[in-house]
Amino acid sequence: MDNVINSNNLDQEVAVFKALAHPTRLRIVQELSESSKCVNELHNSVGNDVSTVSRHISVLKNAGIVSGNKIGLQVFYSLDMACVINFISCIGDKCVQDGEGCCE
Amino acid sequence: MDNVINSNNLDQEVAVFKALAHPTRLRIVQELSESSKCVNELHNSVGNDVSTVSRHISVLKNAGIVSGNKIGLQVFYSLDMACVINFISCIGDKCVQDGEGCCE
DNA sequence: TGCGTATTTGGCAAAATAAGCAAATAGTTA
DNA sequence: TAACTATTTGCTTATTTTGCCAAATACGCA
Repeated sequence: MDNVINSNNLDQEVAVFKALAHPTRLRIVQELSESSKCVNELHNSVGNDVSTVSRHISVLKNAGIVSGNKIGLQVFYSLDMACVINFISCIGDKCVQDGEGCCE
Repeated sequence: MDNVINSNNLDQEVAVFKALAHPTRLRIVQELSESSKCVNELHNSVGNDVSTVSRHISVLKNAGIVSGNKIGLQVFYSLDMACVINFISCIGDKCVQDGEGCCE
């Protein structure tokens, strides 16, 4: 391969960024960074219709960011890609130029 | 504030993720992580129409991810938010659950 | 001033996303 | 089995995003 960065992970990388590029989905990720939650709980905290929340979760799931664990009637979702949280705080910190800053 | 994560940086965070949620823009970021480049150079490597590339760059610029430096006729863009690169490699590494993995 | 090159912007058509309602599915309990 | 709760999926409409062409702008140079 020419370059580790230019590998064909592009599609997966884009899928991850697309999944996170929505306020509701970002809030869901933030909720899940605290603890696992079921769809209904997330629906209550983010405010949208349950079906809408369910769809948002499935976008996150397809991107490999969260995964679900069914217990009885409920599906408890948890954050698989924890580094998302590091990156989000990096955004607020205005990461420094040389890459040695807020992300590590 | 309730929570550092639930702060009203949401809009900025979403803007950053939206900006990165496109294959062409991601490639531009990867090119710029190697060195500053002008619009025409980026146009040659990513393949789209120059006007399209220019628009993609402006999305990245508005999100605070890159910035431009005009020298003569050319505008040389460079990566401001270097932590993006860390995060992208984290995606490929399948970041571990506890957040102590590939991102640091 | 006039020409050539680099970049940005206006406008439009096509494609992708998003939201909610209604209905379907899955599992629990009487 | 029937009623009930939690979640997902089908469908439609509205909004946003993309890509390109053409035109505008910006700058350098003869």
